[in-house]
Amino acid sequence: MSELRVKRDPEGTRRRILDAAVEQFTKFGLAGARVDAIATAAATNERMLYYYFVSKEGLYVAVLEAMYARFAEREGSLDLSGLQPSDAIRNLAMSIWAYLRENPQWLNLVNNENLHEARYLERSRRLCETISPVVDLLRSILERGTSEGQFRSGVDPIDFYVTLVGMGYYIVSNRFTLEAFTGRNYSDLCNLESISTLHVDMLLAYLRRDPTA
Amino acid sequence: MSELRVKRDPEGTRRRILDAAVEQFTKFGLAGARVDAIATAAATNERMLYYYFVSKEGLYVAVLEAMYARFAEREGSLDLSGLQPSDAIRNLAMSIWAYLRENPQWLNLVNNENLHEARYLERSRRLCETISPVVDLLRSILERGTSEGQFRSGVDPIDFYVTLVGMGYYIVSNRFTLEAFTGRNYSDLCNLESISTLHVDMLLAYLRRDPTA
Amino acid sequence: MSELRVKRDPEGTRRRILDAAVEQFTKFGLAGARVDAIATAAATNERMLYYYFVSKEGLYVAVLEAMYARFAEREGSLDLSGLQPSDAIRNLAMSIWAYLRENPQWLNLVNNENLHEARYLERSRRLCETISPVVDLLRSILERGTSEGQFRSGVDPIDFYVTLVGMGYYIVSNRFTLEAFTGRNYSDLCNLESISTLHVDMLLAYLRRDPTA
Amino acid sequence: MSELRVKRDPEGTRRRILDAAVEQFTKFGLAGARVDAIATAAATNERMLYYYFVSKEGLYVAVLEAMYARFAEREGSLDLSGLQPSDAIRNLAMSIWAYLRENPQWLNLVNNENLHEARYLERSRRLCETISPVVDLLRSILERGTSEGQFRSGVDPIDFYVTLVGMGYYIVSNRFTLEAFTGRNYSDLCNLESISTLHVDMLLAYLRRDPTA
DNA sequence: TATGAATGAGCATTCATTCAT
DNA sequence: GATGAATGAATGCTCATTCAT
Repeated sequence: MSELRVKRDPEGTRRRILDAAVEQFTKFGLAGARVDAIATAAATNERMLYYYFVSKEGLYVAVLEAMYARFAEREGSLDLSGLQPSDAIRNLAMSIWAYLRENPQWLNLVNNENLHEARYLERSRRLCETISPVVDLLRSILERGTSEGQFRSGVDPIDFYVTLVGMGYYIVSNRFTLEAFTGRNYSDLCNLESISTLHVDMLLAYLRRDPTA
Repeated sequence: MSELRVKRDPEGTRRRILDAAVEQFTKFGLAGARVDAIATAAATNERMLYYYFVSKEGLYVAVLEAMYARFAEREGSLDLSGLQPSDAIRNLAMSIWAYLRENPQWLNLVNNENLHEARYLERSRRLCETISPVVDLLRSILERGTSEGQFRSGVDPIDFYVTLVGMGYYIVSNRFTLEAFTGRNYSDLCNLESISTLHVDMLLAYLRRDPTA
Repeated sequence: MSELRVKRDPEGTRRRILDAAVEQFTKFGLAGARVDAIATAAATNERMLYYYFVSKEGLYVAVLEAMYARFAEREGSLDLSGLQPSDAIRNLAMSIWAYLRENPQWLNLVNNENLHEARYLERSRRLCETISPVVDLLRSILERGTSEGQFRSGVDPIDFYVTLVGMGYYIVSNRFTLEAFTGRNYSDLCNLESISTLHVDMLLAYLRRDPTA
Repeated sequence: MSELRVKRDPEGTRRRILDAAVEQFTKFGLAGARVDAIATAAATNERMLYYYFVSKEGLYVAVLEAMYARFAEREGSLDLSGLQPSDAIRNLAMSIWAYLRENPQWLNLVNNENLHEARYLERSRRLCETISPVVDLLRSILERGTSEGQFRSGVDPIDFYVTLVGMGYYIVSNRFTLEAFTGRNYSDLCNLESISTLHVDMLLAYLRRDPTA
């Protein structure tokens, strides 16, 4: 009764399911994604999905974790030492914005999480350390800028970080409605460049303002 | 034998369905909302929903239109004449942000639209004039500021508007994930005030920068 | 409170509903026809349909009666006196077959009735006198043919009539499946002519056979 | 603890669904048949129907195929060699007519197909070879009859076949309306025998006519 | 006579999930 | 580890019909 060609590839099956799930959840959200579409796209059957991830929601949390892990990895690899503080700010901003632009599906997932009031995020406690290294990095840049007399003092690094990320987030996440209302496509490189310049100038104008006041 | 609830009330039925739909679509998105939950919440039956709005998608578009109409109405009623340009900017920003803060469900709807690549928004042509009056208002403030020597010249009003809205949008729309990652609750008044101050200062620092350069 | 232009046309409304119903019932059958499609096609509303015909089934019976009435009218107007018996047979057959060919929807209705085991037909007792005049006509032709020595004797007029009608009925009613299986389109004039010739020859060969046997 | 009904029985489940579908579709037509009635009659649930047949229409096509297959099988098993040409014709006719009489639901299905203008039949390419063997058989009988000097020459086998089938088809398919109008029940054996005799005599009278002309 | 509004039961179909092998 | 078969509760939507004016 032995089969000659039994395809047993547990790692591969698991990863194929996860990849397919990322695609479907980011495209259609938690409610819109279909279990059987994920299984088909992963070239396996629905049963395996339950075998590895227990439930649709379990798979969704796994997707969330995978996405945040990728994001953290990228942010963690930033090296801004040796740059002027203002250049460091510019580079940090440009790097984060580029990531957002290159991973728009990621933002769909985050929006979906906010729709659910971060219910699933809370289940996965190991995500929450993700952000701190970048904020720490930003804090040290701000401190360096202040001590070198270039930046104003008293800037809250978290608020500043949130503002910086939000600038990039908004124009990527809302690119479709923005185009519908403004007629301007913020995926176009030239529109992107000019608004990014505006954003960087704004961040630095704020930081630099102190000495002249 | 008098009935408390009027049996024949087309206007009322239509509005009750629309109100219930706003609630459900903003809570669960297009895919997540349930037709029968909407009908129950509207104290009518599913059939009437189709009678007035043809399909679930038709109802969704009607919700979209209603929400944008409310937003436009609010923005259109702003009177900033007689204010100093910088105060006008501050008031405009505060007013828009307050609206976003007070209508977080509205942002869920917009996010949902972006998930669908604004497919449904495009169906409703009458939405797209919504934005222009506010941009026109902003443009005139910027021009006044420039001609009075307070603001730098050459600021693109659309990019500036998008940036301004985005600042308020991001912290409302992403308040749950932000709390999960930064530990800071941007619905709290004191956190809100300090980041709003940061944002206004940033906008004005950018506009004012010219003369000192 | 008087309206200036109230369109009151009871006869017209009734007839428009009936016409629309003939179209829908013959096209889709009793189960397949839609009440609202009938109302729309009749340029009135569903309520009027119930006002005039009580129910969908009532309307169906009315359609049935109207169709049989038209059929009877046509058959009743045949004048075959003065023709040779064999020519009379030929003319009778050709005339009936032509009617079937020109009113294929009529056959759909009859098939539908047989699907329902003539349940609705039975409700309408006044239909059943329809057939007898034609059978009487046929009987007299057969008798004349026999007495003139051209036709065999002992031919049952009902069986003969059923056979004659069936020849035309089958190729019209089954024209679609016949084309699918035989590749031959019995709506084409030339195919129609040759099989009609076959049928007439067959009918007459049978009648004529006696004297030579 | 032993179960009487086997829980896992793909072949059986599929066949039970198909059998139930034959019953429902032949009774009520495509539009009139109910999916949940089919599932109940098959002692399974609606989901399995979609599992095996994709859609209601898919199941309808499967029923169509099954019915035509049975018909073809029966016709294919006829052995008329060794019979006189006229006896062969008689046997062929009687056999086909008997099949139609014994499977009146089959005719409902065919009528339904004609109502739909054979739309579903066309989807199933493998049905269309069904007819040819019988026509070939008939052609050889006709040729044998001609070469033996018993039958006239130049008889088109397809037209002859269509006529022969139509004779039996019409009185079975229209038995209810025929009874309503003629008062004669063509399911009764004695009525059936006399009209069948008429039909066979007619077919043979036509074929035999030549030598006397 | 005419019509827009309202209804509840039923429709085909799909869902996430579990069972048995 | 892997898979085809099975399930019941829902899902969006349509049906013929009736109410109120």
